[in-house]
Amino acid sequence: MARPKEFDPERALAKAMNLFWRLGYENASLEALMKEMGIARQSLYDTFGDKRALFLKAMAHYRDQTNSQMQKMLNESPSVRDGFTRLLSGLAAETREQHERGCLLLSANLQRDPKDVVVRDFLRDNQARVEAIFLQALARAQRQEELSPNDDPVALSRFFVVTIQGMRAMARLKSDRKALEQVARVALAVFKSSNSASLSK
Amino acid sequence: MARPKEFDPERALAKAMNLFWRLGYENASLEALMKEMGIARQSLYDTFGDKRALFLKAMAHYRDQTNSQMQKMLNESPSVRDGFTRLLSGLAAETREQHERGCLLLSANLQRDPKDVVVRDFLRDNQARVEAIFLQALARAQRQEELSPNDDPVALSRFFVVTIQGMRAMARLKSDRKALEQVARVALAVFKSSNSASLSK
DNA sequence: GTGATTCCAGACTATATAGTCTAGAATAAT
DNA sequence: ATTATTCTAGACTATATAGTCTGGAATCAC
Repeated sequence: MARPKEFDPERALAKAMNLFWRLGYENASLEALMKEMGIARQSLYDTFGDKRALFLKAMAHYRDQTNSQMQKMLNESPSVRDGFTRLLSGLAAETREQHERGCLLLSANLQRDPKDVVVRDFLRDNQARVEAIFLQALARAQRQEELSPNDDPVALSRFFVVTIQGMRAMARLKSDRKALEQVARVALAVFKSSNSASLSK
Repeated sequence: MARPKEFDPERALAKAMNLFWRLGYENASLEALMKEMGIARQSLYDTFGDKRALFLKAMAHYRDQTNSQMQKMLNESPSVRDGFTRLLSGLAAETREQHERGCLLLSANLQRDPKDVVVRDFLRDNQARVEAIFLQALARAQRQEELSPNDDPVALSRFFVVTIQGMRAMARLKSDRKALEQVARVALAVFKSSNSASLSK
């Protein structure tokens, strides 16, 4: 009956995601997207809708990819501390290109029009998801006595969200592994001093 | 001889800075800038050059303003820990509007075209300045025995730069004072446990 | 082959907006 | 009053780019 789709929408979306990741929403022109995705205008609009819809799909793709990766990394580590170490040191050890492109969702947060509640709500939801992933791991850490009962796992999960975003911002500006590793080491000290975030209330 | 300037360029620049701060570079149209600054197109171009030049001047203004404020805050506090507490808790306690606009320079970092080395270098220079301000305070903290000799003041200064940027990103997404305060408390724990960032080498 | 669909290439439209230019009024010194 | 300058208002230009539309070739089922 009809000619079947020739390109794989999944692969094309991944390509689009990569371009948005490197350039940001504004700087990724349709021209560039078409070229990167290897498809023509028509196919792009037919398959993904307009540029904004494509961007939202790319964000969702990015979220699923990175969150399941983080979750896996934390679950695989018997010691939760090691899991977070791998996370933060892994970030520090990335290439200059990786540091430069940063985090798609952090960029989206700071590039978005303040009035854009769709993107805002997407990102809020994602932050909640990431906090939940961290919280799960940190609760386990507490059970395993890697944290003291005085530590607040919710506070710590938020702390790590903040730390990672800050490190991403720093890495984007200057790919300095040593500096990033220093920051990671300070942050990871929450695991050792058994009374980190409690007393001062 | 001639008609003197009627508007105060300093005040106009401050107004422009505020608009860029709230909206970002792209979303601050010339139309909106003219209105906010209370001057006409011609005067704007005559006085500040093009939009980009105005933005760079606004960034410099912002930097000078915020950095001297931070320095003052840290110098005024006998206890360095209190200084950083005021800094971080002050950030957490800002209004929703303030949280939403975030930090002009963090936004500039994540909004900029990756190829834009002028903005990049400006921001790198600023980060070095902020680190220096923090370092000065942290070195004093070490002399005053608020930190252990094992702590690395350089690492800690970078840690605080990262923490503040991460908190700014988080606050922009959702103005949640409690969450921000939790993060601040965790971060400030570097001052108490006298062996924070050292052992793991 | 026919028909339905999807592909590509590229023309075309619409829109936003940065930047320039023009005209004329206001303000000061001489 | 004259002159030089700065102001406002707004027309105008140039440019980039998102999105639509057209034509024709390729690919499948029948």
